[in-house]
Amino acid sequence: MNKLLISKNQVKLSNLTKVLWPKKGYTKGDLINYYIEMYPMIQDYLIDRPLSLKLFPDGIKGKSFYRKDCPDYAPDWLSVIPIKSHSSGRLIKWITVNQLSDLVWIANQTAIELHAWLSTGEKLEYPDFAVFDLDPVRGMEDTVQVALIIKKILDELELKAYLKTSGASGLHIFIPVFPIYTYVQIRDLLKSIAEMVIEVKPELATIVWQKDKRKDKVYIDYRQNATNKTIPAPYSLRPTPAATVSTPLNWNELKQDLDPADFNLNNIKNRLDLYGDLWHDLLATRQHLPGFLL
DNA sequence: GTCCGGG
DNA sequence: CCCGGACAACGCTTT
DNA sequence: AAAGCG
Ligand SMILES: [Mn+2]
Ligand SMILES: [Mn+2]
Repeated sequence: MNKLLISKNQVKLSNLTKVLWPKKGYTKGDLINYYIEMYPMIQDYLIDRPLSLKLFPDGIKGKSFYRKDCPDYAPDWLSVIPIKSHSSGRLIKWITVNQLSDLVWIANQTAIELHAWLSTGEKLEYPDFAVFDLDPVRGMEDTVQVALIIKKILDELELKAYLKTSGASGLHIFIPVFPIYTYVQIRDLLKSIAEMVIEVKPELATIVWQKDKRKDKVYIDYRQNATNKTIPAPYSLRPTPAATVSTPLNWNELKQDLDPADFNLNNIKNRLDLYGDLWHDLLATRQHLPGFLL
């Protein structure tokens, strides 16, 4: 049993050689190392945000499960955000990451996927970014096209937007905002923008709720902008054979042949060396939403 | 990964 | 003792 | 009530 002391907090690390990504041979130790190295880049999207973790104790092929409520056996220093559910009244001690030791502890729990709220504990009702979650059915080409149309509309609205791969099959667009708008306001605005896209390309994109009525169109998921919902954090690993990473992209990287598998645990460091952290300034780029659309 | 309850 | 089950069978929006 | 989502 290895132990790690991180600013007074002792984290016990176990089974570091256990293989979690069989095809690539990446181990639990690689997982923990990855998040330690990525902490400077990922911290903005974890600190003081309620998190939902997807754990894979037996690797990406084994049984997995989600965890958001902090278990009793967690160390007493683990950071949590207690939130009472609006509908049921149940109190959930949401796990969060306010310090490196928190991240190392959840990594040792085999948290491959880190899903975070759009708002922080400080202002739970007011997100500091809005999110377009583009869910493809057919493939990446259509999704890229939809993303470019959204980008054009956002440019016209003079809203700066940030792009990343989801790490699975889709794309995420984050629009940083001043934390003064409610989830309802943000959701309504993004719905309007989605409707503009569909007006231009009705054969390409959809926002219909019923899955079987979406055909093979790209689902522009704006409904993700809601309390209690989460989105994979930038730089979150994914349980894919290639150990993909949800990776920030430059808008000029949006090409028809974009392949999410090209952005993974193996080459993300190299990419950071080349391009730096493309999302470094995201949270500092607070924006007001266009009043005429609210 | 860890706890718990039942064999 | 070991094994199987639970941990987001949650909470939220929309129809 | 139930679908759909992370
Ligand atoms: Mn998605
Ligand atoms: Mn979605």
